[in-house]
Amino acid sequence: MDTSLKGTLHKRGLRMTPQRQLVLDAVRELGHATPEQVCTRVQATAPAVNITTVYRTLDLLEDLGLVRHAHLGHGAPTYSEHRHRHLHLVCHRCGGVDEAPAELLTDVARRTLAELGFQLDSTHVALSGTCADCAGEPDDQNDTQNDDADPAPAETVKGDR
Amino acid sequence: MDTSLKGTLHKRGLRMTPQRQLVLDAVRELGHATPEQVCTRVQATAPAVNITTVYRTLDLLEDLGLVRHAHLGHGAPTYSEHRHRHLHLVCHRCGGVDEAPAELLTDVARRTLAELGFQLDSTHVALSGTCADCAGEPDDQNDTQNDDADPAPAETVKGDR
DNA sequence: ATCCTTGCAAACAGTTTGCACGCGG
DNA sequence: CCGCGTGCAAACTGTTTGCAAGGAT
Repeated sequence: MDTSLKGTLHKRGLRMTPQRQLVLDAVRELGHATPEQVCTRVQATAPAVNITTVYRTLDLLEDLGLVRHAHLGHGAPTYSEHRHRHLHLVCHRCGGVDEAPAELLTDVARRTLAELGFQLDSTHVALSGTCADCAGEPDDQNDTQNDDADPAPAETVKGDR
Repeated sequence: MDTSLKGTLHKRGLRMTPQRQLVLDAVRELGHATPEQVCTRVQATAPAVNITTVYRTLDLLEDLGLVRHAHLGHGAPTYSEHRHRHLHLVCHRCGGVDEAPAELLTDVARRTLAELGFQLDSTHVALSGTCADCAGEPDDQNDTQNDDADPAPAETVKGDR
């Protein structure tokens, strides 16, 4: 069968366009990226592409099962390839993002299912807390502290390696 | 020592105002409430109170340790009394909110701490998944489905009892 | 009489919607 | 040549900031 983007689209009576390919490529290249970041990336090649199109295309690609999004904090969600399934741990002090295997929550998922019938999706929303670096530091009163996770752009990722 | 709101404020050189008492009362009465909901509630008594003041006051009360906020989905955070510490389980289909004891994540917290030095705050962000009711239903294509948690106002809470 | 607090307007981030044009099939 | 897909402008939700008037101590 056809696994190309074009083929996947055609099966649904949808059309192949340069924008769609560019958005998919951008998500793949960027790893975790907000719609805004994807847009910027796409615009490096095709400056005319509008952020609206990026939003619509990301939705579509998610529908097609090619990408997925996760919420890392209060800000914009981040999109990544569908296969990228980790647990995200966001530090509410520095905004840094750690990754951990999704299996960490397997037991919890089993329990919520058994006790409440709740089917946990462990990768969709990041867990919040304080990272190792920040836990050591004094109780910053006036520093560049960040109550909620405000993931500084992309690079702040710590785990992943 | 003085445990009244007034006393707590004075210790910090802050002033007691009707707005602050009203916001605190509203949070206590409403249980989980978004700033918008708190504002509406406060305005039932004092129509002139501005949403800006509600935001500022909620921040302040959180600082004082009187209330806390949690993120139940992509929308507005919900504020509750400080003592309210549950795990929140949000259904991304219907937006319903379940509550579970925070202890569910104790083991996970132990592991993230040991393995990554990450100090988990289990109650700050809701876990995402599919609730018992929605798991049973067919794969709604066009129904009132709700990809992300979009907690319908307050009452949709299921657990808690 | 200080100076903390407030209300209001404006700006801001993130996202969605309506609409007309134009290209893909 | 039909109608999906796009760009653009506008609206919208949630939140923050600047500023001047007003009230608490």
